[in-house]
Amino acid sequence: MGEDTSYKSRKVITIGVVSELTGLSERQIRYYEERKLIFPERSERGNRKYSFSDVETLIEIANKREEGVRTYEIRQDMIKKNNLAKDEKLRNKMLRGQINARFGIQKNQ
Amino acid sequence: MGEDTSYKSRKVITIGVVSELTGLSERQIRYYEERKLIFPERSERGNRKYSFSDVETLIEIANKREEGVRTYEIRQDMIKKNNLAKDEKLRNKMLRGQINARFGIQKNQ
DNA sequence: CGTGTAAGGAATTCTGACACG
DNA sequence: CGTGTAAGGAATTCTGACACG
Repeated sequence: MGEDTSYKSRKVITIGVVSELTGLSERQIRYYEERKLIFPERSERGNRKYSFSDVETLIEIANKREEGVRTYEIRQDMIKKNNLAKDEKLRNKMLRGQINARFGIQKNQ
Repeated sequence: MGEDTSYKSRKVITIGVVSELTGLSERQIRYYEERKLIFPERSERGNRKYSFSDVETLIEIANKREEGVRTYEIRQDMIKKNNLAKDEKLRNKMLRGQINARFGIQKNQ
C-alpha cells in the first residue's frame, strides 16, 4: 500500500517483452494506450516502459475483448472500479478519524 | 519461497533499462555476466533479459567494486553465501522430518 | 583485470497513414 | 471500432576486437 517502488508497479518492461508476456501484438498494446486503458512511462528516448501491473491489466483487457467488450466499456468499468476503491479508502480514513477522536491516537488498529 | 513466477525473479528487463536502474554501463553489465556474477535469460532473438533480483545483485556488485573488490572475490563470496543458504534449508528440512517422525504429520508449524 | 570505444549488422521501437469492415 | 501492414528513420543490442594499464 503506497509502496510505489514495489516491483509490481515499476515501469521497466519494453513493449516487445510485454507482447511476449501477454500474447498481444504491439499494435494492440499501443492502441489500448490510445484508448486510455494503460499508461506506460517513456524512456528518455521515448520508448514505452510497462510494469507487471500493466501486464496484468492488459491480460484482463484481452479477456474482455475476447468476450466482445468494447474498449470504451472497458474504460468505463475501470473508472468505476477505481472510484469504488477511492470511496472505500476515504470511508476507512474517516472511520479511523472517528475512532481516534473517541479513543485517542493509537498506533495500528 | 519457491515462488518462481514472482515479480522479483521474472526476467523481463532489457539491458538498457538495467543500465539506467543501476548506473552501470552496458559493457560492465555484460562483463559481470562473463565473470559469472549474473545470469540473464535471453529472448528468442538473443537479447538479454534481467530480473529485479539481478538489478539488486548488480547494485551490490557495483558497491563492492567501488571498494576495490575483484570480480573473482565477489564470485567466491556469492558461492559461499549460496552454500550457507542451502545448508540452512537442508538443516530445516531434516529438523521438520524429525519432528514429523515423533509427533506425526502436521500442516504448517 | 576491468572498462572504454569504434565497427557492422540485425532486431526494436516509434509515428503517421492506408486498409478493411 | 479494432487491428494489420508497409514505410522510413532513429535508437538498441549483439559480438569480437583493439586499447590501456
